[in-house]
Amino acid sequence: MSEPFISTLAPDQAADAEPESRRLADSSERAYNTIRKLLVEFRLKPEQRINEVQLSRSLGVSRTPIREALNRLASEGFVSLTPNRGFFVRSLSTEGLLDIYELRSIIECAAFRLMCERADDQQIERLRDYWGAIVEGYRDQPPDVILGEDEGFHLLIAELSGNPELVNQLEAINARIRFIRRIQIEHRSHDPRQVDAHSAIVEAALKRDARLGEELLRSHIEITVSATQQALKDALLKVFAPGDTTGETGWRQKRRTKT
Amino acid sequence: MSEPFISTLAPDQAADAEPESRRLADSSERAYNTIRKLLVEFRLKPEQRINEVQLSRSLGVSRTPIREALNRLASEGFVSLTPNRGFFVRSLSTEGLLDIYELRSIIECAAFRLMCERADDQQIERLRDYWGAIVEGYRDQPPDVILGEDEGFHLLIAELSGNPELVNQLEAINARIRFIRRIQIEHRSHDPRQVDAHSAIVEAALKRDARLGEELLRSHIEITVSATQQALKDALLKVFAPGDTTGETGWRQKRRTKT
DNA sequence: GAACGCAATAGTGTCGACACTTTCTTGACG
DNA sequence: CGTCAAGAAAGTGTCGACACTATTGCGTTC
Repeated sequence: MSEPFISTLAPDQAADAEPESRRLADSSERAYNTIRKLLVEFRLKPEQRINEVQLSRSLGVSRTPIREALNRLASEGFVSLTPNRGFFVRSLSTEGLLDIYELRSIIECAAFRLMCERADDQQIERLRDYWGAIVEGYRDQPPDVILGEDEGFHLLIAELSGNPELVNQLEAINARIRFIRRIQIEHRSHDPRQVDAHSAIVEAALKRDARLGEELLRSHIEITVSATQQALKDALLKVFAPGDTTGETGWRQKRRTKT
Repeated sequence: MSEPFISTLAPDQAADAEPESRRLADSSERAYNTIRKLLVEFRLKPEQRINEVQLSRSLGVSRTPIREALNRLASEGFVSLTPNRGFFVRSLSTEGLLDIYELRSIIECAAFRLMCERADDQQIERLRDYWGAIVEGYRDQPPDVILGEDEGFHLLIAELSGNPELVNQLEAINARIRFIRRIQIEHRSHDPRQVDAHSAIVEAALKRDARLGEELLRSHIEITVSATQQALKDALLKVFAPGDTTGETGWRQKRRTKT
């Protein structure tokens, strides 16, 4: 029971390590980032119950900032909260993933269409330049950079739609699938066609061809989904080592709650 | 300064009043609901700074559940959090409103299309029956009922799309614009054509005519927007009484943050 | 008289403690 | 031997207090 459920995690290994001024002003923020990272890296596994006391010890802060962070993460869908029982890591099923990506596709296609209608030429050129500046060395970057640049590209389209709500939505979606995308990219199953896809999307934008652009985006995302599903399967198999009994963690598991 | 910034609000006027067992198990939840209500009713005004101590006194709980509630509300966009300065009521501009409705239109149109593709006949009939059961007395109901039935109609479409993410999104959007819609309905600027619009949408669904349905939905929502804008103007004028200096609360005010 | 700095006040961020609830353990009873 | 219940342990939800930060008001200096 006293087994350190997050392998080892020194009290101040987390976040950005300022000298050692024991400032206690942003424990909440740091807790949020750290816990989110734990979730993203599957060090907290789907359906696992989160123990606030252990977490607070691991991070070297009291339970208050831990709870604040968990509440935020709950609102964002990373964890769920059952009254009097605590926070649980949200289970992640393949179906759920498909649904999120479908939502993403909807948002992005709409953004593209609105961009074609509303953005002026100068703005469209910003999109072209953004992509032009990174397309060459794109595939050779480290995963985090690739991920950031890719998100940036799609976010720029959302911005050019002129509707900040779409940007918010896309950012929220990105946050939810970022760790999966990271896994995917790290597994190097990143398809070279995806680079061309971005270029083609830029082309469509320059021509203001909303219909074409939407179609490109849709298939672009669809390809991503299948690549991601494969990568995810591999990653999960690795995380839930065979024979690990805690491996039955709701992965495609039917819900058993019925209170 | 000691002026009771939320007019008067007896410590236990809030939420559902169980007998008087002083259970302290869900202060957080109750605080969330109460604060949200305060926001929805403009008793906490846009850009106003939220004083946790006063709030906690008003609600008769400590600051802990207040903060938990505010964190949730921050994640949902109702309030914003500036480190070391506290929570602020999110400003609400007309433009912002348009953006949200545009997002809603995007989500709903997509949901309708997917419903046409995926739902079986029996499910479509559920939609028809739902509307059929309420269409007659629709306009004569009290505002809350109208609002609930209208939301139910649109949510049902989202459900029939088969993508629970769309349902979540629509619920989140509804939560954000519910108070505005309430204002609108109470102002009785509810257009009789809107009833027919729902009927027409059902027709399109029965014919599985995605294109027509999307078009109907789009214009349905557009009409709602203009009606709502008018109602909102009236309501805000009433809330921010002329001469009230706190009335300059970011209503169409340019942002001045630049830290 | 205005700008500046300093002290006093108000308010947030975090903590440790405690009350209550759920879960686990143990032992009696069938 | 299994079932159930009562008590113990673990864990969450809330509180009041304190440390630190931002803001306000006041007096000083130019």
